[in-house]
Amino acid sequence: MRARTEHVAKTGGGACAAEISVAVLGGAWKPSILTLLHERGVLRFGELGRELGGPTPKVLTRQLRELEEDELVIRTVFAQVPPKVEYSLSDVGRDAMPLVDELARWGADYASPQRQGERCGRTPSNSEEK
Amino acid sequence: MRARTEHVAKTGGGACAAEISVAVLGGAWKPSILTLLHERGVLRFGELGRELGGPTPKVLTRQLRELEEDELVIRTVFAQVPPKVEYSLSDVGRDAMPLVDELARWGADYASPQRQGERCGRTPSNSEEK
DNA sequence: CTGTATCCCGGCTGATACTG
DNA sequence: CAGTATCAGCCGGGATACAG
Repeated sequence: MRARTEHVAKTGGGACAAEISVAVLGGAWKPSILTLLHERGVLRFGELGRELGGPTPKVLTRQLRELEEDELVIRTVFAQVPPKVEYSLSDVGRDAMPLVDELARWGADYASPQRQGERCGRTPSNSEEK
Repeated sequence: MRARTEHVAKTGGGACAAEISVAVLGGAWKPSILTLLHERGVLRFGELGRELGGPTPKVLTRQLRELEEDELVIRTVFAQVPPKVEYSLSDVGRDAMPLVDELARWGADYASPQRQGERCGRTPSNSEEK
């Protein structure tokens, strides 16, 4: 478990267990990364960057490293040239997907009434509930 | 909707709708505040501070203001002396509670195997699922 | 009682450039 | 291809002190 996650888990700010989840899933691109990996299975660093369409390598690296430390994603390095690194969901990561999905659902639902927030495409199935 | 929330909703980082939820619920004491209000119904500023046992007035004020801006809590000011301000959940806030609860559930579940994370008491019912 | 005003710190995010 | 290095800005969170 990553330092920050553990910190939250202990001191926890006001420390409801919910804050642990937020600490783990709360990174800038993390929900998107997880969703993407969930849909596509296995992706390489470059693919992730392209699909997400935005994050600089540094940021993407960090998010992935944190997700790896928190054991949601698995990083596989192939010792070859050119370099090849694959990312995929771990069991814990797969376990988190329903939660991520609900976060997306609620977030879309929350934002849509007032602002026709365009789902970033990454929001998978679903469409309209309620 | 609060500026930051809207920012996330639009630009959204990698902007999955899930990030909107995180933006709204992700504050330091917010899950605890929401849970507390959900359990107790209506609470005053001082009560919240005491129950949460930690946040400085400034921080607590900020969290509450943000939750108010995001329309999850309702702030009622009584024009009298001494001052009296009551906080309660809005419909949107109540709507968010199942999600908060799942966040807490997953967070506890995530943390417990490796570390017998003491729930901060604020995690309500539940026990074990799965 | 319910906040505000300052000051501070650390972390997150991003841009740009460079490397094995 | 898959990162790392450096620099920078912004924001969140906390401590302390003060105010209506």
